[in-house]
Amino acid sequence: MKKYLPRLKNSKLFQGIGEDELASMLDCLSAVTRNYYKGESVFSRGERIDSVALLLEGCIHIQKEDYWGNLSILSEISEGELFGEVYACLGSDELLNNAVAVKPSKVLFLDVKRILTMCPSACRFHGRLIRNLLTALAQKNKMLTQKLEHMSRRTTREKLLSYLSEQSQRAGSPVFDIPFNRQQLADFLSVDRSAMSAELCRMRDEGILSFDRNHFILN
Amino acid sequence: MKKYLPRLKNSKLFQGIGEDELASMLDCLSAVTRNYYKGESVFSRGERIDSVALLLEGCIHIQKEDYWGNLSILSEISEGELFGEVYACLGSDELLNNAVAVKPSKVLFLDVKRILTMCPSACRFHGRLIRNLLTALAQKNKMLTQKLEHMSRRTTREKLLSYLSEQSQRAGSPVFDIPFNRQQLADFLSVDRSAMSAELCRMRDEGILSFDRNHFILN
DNA sequence: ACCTTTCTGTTGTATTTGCAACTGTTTTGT
DNA sequence: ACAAAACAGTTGCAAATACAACAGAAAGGT
Repeated sequence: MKKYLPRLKNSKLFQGIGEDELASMLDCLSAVTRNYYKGESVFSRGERIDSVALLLEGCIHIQKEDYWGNLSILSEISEGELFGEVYACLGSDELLNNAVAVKPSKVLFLDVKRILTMCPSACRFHGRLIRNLLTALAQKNKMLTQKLEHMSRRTTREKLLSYLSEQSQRAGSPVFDIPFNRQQLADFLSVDRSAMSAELCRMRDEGILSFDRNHFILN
Repeated sequence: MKKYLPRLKNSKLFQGIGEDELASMLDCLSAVTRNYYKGESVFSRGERIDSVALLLEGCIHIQKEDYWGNLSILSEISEGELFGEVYACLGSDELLNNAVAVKPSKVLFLDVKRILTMCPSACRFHGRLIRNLLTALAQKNKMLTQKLEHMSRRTTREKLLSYLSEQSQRAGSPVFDIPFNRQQLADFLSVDRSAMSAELCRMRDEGILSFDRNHFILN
């Protein structure tokens, strides 16, 4: 666990909290870690949870499969990010999505009740922790709003441009990598993979963008 | 303001806080109210805000218009609900959507810094307030996830069924009213109004549902 | 009561999409 | 180094959608 203290210190949840404080906090929050194989579920639809999860290593997809096996990817969780915090905060609500490791992953779990319940002594930074959680929720909220913006476009081309523009803006450069392969991107944007692939090539031929695998350049 | 105390007491933000406490809190949070005409903007895209808004009376749509004037409705805010809390919590981020009164409305504004910053004396319930804000954010987060579920459906019919099922479940009955007219529902689901109208009638003819204006019955 | 505006449903057409099947390339595991 | 699996791109076709233009019904204002 010690190994991850520097990374934890820079996570959104523990931002502004010293490394020494952090170690004692982890006890206080009854922190446990667990490893997951590629393809293994961290959380499953219908479950109720009382811990927030912090991804120490690996990559998690928040996703769902419908009746006919069609996969829909809600979001990608990368190292240092939180997930499950919504349902941990809501307590009694059932999860609507699965959280699946797409790489071998290591996850830290923190009891949300202990985050929300003030411990009178020890944790000087408890208030900070709660505000960090609040900010993390607000940021995820904004991210979902942006995703809705992509999804509300009518055509595959518009969805792609909306998504790629955001990625470019986030990278602060017209050159950037995306965290999805074609099938995953299609599942993320809820479009047909082959039609999307064709659309990407059409845009490339029109000079709107260029790409190689996950690497994109917007013109 | 006194007039709204009972309603405030039952809002998500002030849940669990006594009416007497509430009155003193409102001072502490530098609460102000303002009235809006139908069609007037409460918040506008690109703005930065530092107050959360609580709708005392009326109805607000969180929406956006694109380049070509196509309207997209992100969500509907009804009486007692919060809005703007995401951007108030994020502080430096610009709003991505407009908040527009679709009826004459009365809005209460509360300085978010005062919510987040512990006041040492007076407000015994301050911790409760912060946890309420956290819960409100988590609930909105879940709502956005559900909307993404509707939007990720491929066909207009599936989007409608996904949305109507949720509304039915929320109402706890196969008989329910929706808060949108046809054009608004189309703008909410990002589909063509006339095609959606046709689809609704087809579903009615197939016996899947019946409706009259905003009133729906699922079979 | 009347006129105007808003709302809902209908139809036809061009465009776009999803789907399925297939090819060639890259990556992975042994 | 090789075989198998995963990945990306291509094409044809049936189905669904957006768009536009229109008609009737309901609601609102004077």
